[in-house]
Amino acid sequence: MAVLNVQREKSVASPTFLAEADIRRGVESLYFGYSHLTRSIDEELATQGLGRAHHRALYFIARQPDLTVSDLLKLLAITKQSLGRVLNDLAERALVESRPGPVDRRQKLLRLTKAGVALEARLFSSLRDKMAHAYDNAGEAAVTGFWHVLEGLIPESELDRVIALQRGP
Amino acid sequence: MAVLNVQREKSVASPTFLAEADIRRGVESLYFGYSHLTRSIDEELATQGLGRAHHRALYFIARQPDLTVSDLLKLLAITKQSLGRVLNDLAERALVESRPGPVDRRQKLLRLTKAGVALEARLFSSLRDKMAHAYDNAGEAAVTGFWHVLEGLIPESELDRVIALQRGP
DNA sequence: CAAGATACGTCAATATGGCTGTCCTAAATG
DNA sequence: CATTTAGGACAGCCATATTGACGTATCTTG
Repeated sequence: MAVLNVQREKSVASPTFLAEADIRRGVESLYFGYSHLTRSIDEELATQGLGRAHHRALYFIARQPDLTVSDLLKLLAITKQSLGRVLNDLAERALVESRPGPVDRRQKLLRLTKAGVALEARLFSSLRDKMAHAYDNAGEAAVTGFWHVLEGLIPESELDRVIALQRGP
Repeated sequence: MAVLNVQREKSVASPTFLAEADIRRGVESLYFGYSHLTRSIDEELATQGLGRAHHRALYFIARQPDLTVSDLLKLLAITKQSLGRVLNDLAERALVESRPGPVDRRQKLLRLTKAGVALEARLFSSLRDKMAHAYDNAGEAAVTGFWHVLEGLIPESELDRVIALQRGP
């Protein structure tokens, strides 16, 4: 990143390695980075009459087809009432469908419909463009560092769930 | 991070370096990392009858004393009506005070009161603990990578504002 | 089998934090 | 003087979350 000068780079080499400035830089880059990434899909979502809450559900269902409602609740960490509304919206628009669990019929296994897959792909491509640009700019080594720091912010208990997502469905 | 196995580490060494899995890992770690960091102060905020919006204002006023309302608006990227409510709440609780700009008397220069400084410090210490843990876990090199990727998510136009914060007030 | 736990759904009420649109004053600037 | 700028205020709306209570179908277990 051309914009970062040597002095900024060096701050991490200070004796403590945990100077307040370093912490604040992390808090702020995390806040602004997260904000800009999420805002980048608001327009496309609005054209569908959907909000960010819908995207989060769509995203995780895309990521792990046949996800159950309770697993989705754990990922999103919201109440089932809040999720219920979101899932109803998505079902009404025929973006998500569900079927009873084959082994436990109380469960609802969630999947995207064809239209849901298409929408999620469109939204993901915006995220990908932004993220790919940031990855490119920073380089491979930076990317692994980025992952590791963020994963260190996630409590042990939840980290397993997050890693499970990445091992595939 | 002991929990990351070699296979996960290696994914970045794939030919394209921008495989979908790498992008999704970034999106997800960013989402979960951000969520957990911000949730970590909700309880303390609730004891003061404040929400996250109040904290964001408090944070940036702490970071750059004598910030003007319009500069704060640019950082937060919300409408002045929304910010107005938040600033009124903070003023009522005597956490923030303002004085007219010495050169342009239309401006309001915002500062934390003593109580505001104390509260922000308490909130910041929670953020610091979490962030310091993540930094420690990941190591120095990871931390600079973390910063660089996130800064690559911020549009050029805003990046200057963010860097200005870190150069000190 | 009966009892209890679990998965999911729903109703009602409430809070937070955004938004738009409109109108206002005071002060700076041309 | 006219315009622009910094800030504020009002009304109303929307999205997303919350809690608590309650209902039903299904699975599990003593």
